Amino acid sequence: MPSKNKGQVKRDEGKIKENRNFFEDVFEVVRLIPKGRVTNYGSIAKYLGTGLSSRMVGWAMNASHFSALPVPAHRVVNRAGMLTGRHHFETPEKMQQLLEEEGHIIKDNCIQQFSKVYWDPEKELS
DNA sequence: TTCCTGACTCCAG
DNA sequence: CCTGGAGCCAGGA
Repeated sequence: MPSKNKGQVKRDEGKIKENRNFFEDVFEVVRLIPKGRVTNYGSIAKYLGTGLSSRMVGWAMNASHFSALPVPAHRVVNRAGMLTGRHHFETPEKMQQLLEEEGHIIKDNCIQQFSKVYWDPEKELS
């Protein structure tokens, strides 16, 4: 198909194959996050390849509910340590509750001392 | 098929 | 310092 489909073809080839691996890889990395530690979307995306956006990591988290194995999605927050995804849990308080049970201090939806509990996959899984 | 939205992040003003 | 816009990829209407 001529010019019109060009962009789309390129997009399809670029993803689908990697897409499945991408989701599974995200789940796997998230499961490797130690209890009491947290990381952010961007780091995971970067660890898996900068070609993918951090938005996709969030999208993968949304799909994590369909995963057979448990995925500690509450250990993934945005770069500022803010619990931006709490509304996607069973209850908005669930994410904060889980984190507090692991020893974190949450204030105004932000993890205090975020830099101290931050877990960098690129660094830890090197 | 096109348009819109989203659990993000970076950069400019 | 804070705010807004653009880039990003995938999925749903």
